[in-house]
Amino acid sequence: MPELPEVETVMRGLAPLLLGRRLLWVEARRGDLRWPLPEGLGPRLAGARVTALGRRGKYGLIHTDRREVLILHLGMSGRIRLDPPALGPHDHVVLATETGARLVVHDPRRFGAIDLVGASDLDRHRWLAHLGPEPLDPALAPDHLARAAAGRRVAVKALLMDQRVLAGIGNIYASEALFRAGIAPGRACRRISAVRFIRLQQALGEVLTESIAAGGSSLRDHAQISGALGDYQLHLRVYGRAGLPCPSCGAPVRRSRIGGRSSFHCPRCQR
DNA sequence: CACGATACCTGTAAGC
DNA sequence: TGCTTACAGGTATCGT
Repeated sequence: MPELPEVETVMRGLAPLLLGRRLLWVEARRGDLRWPLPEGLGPRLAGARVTALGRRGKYGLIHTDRREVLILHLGMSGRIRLDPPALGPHDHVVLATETGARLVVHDPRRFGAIDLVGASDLDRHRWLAHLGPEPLDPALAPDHLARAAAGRRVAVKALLMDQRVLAGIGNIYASEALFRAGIAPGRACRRISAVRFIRLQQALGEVLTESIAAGGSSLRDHAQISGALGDYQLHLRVYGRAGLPCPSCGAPVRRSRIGGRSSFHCPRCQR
């Protein structure tokens, strides 16, 4: 499920359930996701009050009054289930709140990860320390991408998905932003002008903002805590639409493989 | 250093 | 119907 807009949607959905509330107990039902769960997760969180919720790139952040932060990454298949009627084999962590809600971290592929760290160490955490800036930060320089791309030989789509360049862009929104900017995903960065990169960065901001407003994209999973589906997938113009007509010119959308990931683009509109 | 390939894990859908 | 294969929203790590 989760790129930046989906993680943002999840954290917003968690706010009314968690913000200002105490956690009664937390249970890890297995010792690891992608990596081992932190030592003493349950005891360290039991009784703690949630003071803030946030997001950095694709990582969700839950701050507590014990000056610790739960870092949550949903990987490819992770999601949060609210009050499921029963727990299954892929329900790995359960958080129970003082109001009786049970939040379940569900992740069949277990590419996700969880850690719990001191708040003062957050920026130095190995998952966060090397992340690039937030694409929706109003203070982001309009030519950030253009500068990061200068002289690079990588395909522009691979650059967009490099979390050290910008945090939170994944396979869907990289394809969508490139379509809007009219840039072919396989084009080498150094063969794209600064002006076009500025346009790409703008397109990226638009796509992300629109998706968040729609509750994210629900491809295989629910994006929202409430169980409601985000419906930005209905607005996707090229992602997952191989062979279907380009919404702009009607030419069939082409699927290719860049950096090992499926890419979608219109060969006529994107150069 | 920059980049591509591979590995991790399970479920689902397509192909034969 | 059943078996096999390819692929899925991510990221760390290992080659070249």
